[in-house]
Amino acid sequence: MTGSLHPPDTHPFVRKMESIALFPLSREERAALCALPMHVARFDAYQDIVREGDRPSRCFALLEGFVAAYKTTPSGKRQVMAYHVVGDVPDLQSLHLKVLDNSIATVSPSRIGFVEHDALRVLFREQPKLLEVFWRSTLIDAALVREWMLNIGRREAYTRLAHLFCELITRLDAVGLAPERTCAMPMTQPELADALGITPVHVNRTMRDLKAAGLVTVRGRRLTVEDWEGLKAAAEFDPAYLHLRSEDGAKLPTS
Amino acid sequence: MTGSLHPPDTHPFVRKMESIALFPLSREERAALCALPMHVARFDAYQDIVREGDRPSRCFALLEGFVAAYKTTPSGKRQVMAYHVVGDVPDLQSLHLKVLDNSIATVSPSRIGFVEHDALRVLFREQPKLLEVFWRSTLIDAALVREWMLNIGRREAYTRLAHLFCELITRLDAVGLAPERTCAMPMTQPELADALGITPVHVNRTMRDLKAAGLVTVRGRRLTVEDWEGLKAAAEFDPAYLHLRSEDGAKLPTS
DNA sequence: CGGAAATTTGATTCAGATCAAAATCAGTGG
DNA sequence: CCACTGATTTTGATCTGAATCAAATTTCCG
Repeated sequence: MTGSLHPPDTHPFVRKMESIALFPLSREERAALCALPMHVARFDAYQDIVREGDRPSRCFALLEGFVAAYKTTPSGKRQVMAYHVVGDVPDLQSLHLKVLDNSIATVSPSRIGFVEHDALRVLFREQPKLLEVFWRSTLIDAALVREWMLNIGRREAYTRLAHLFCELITRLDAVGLAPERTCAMPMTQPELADALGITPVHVNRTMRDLKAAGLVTVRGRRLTVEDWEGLKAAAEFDPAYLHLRSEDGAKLPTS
Repeated sequence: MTGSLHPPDTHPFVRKMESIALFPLSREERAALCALPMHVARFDAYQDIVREGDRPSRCFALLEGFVAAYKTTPSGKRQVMAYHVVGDVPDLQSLHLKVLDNSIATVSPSRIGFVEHDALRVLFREQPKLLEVFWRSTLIDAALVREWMLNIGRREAYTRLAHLFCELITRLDAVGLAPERTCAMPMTQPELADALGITPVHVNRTMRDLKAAGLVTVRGRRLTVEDWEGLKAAAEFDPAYLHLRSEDGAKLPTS
């Protein structure tokens, strides 16, 4: 609504899909993506965009900001399943699952573009190869959740937090938002606690340990990796599960 | 290879897809599913069918038995991401993700039907609506992992185990394998430990508590629910995340 | 400058881990 | 049918990573 129109190649949504596709998008495909009718809205931080139990008739793309997919226990405990970065379509699943099984909330002020399911169905009819890209996108999201589950189920807090930082940096780098291994990190410590399956107090202590080890620094909602190799080692981080194509493995070299 | 040919309506694979589809399958669609060229093989318990890092050119359907999708930490800790029941296609994701990000192993002796990716692509070209069913199937798998993650991240051992039992019974019931709320449960306690993110010793103690509470009994690889309402309550179990259609919510009534 | 939120630190407790050993069970072959 | 063997399951004793409770600090904004 406000702000500039994105030329096709910098439209965050298109950019993301290009980063996911296993083949280069044709001009027509890119144009079709850009032409998707999208209703743009802004959200403050900590607002639910969709809620568990909703039966949405549209999806949304994250154009700016951060959102978290989460579920809660009847007793009110909260578990973040995944963070989503610019370009993601966090509730794409709603296209084939009638009722949402998780909520999605903003973590920082965000710009959201809503797209009707019907518009996507038309898109897929017109550009069948894009369907594969979107399907692939949901599969990658699932892969992230699986790695996260290994993290929560089988690693101790220190490793978990390191792993989360590695993932954030790598994913943001893939869309150009983590130059020099530094990135926005709007999550508060209680937020991180919900993502890691631990308590806020323990997040604080774990963070202190990561800083003390010289791996990262955090100042003013911004994360900076001071020792990438050390952080990766502490995190047991192997980016294969992110299913990024080619270069990103190389872009963050091993030595 | 041995055994009877399944008539279309009892072929476990077709049955599963019918249980997932949001619309009744046409005769042609069912026939096309049955006609999928499938290479059938048998596996003993505790065999890897596919391994993390593989680049498969085929998927497999579970025709008989149980399999577990899992990942491991470099230090050898193992986390089961999901159990799969008869009719599932546990590595359907490999259709669009080149390299597998988890391994899948048998939990009990199993019969497996391998299907070439190309055969699926042909199927989808011929029967486009089946593509949606398969996509939906991968989305449901993802939903199960999310619920499992809430389980592991935010519930204590007792609740976790109860939840796992509820899920097993409900899913097996959906394919006719849990009459009277009793079902095969071939997982050993160390296996369950890997699924719940706890230790085998603690599984044993937690199981003892569930039995002592009169909720379940286990004898000879078979789980029997003695108090379904009690178990559901202990588990905070709400089957919505399974995305079963209609009746199954009703089939296991609340009172 | 003031007030609310977020971070940090300390003291104590607990769910679950770890270590170790017994008891039970399931096959297997004689 | 039983004795033997290895795999499970069960029980006990002890330890620890993370939770809980509580109280400062610091940071962020209007």
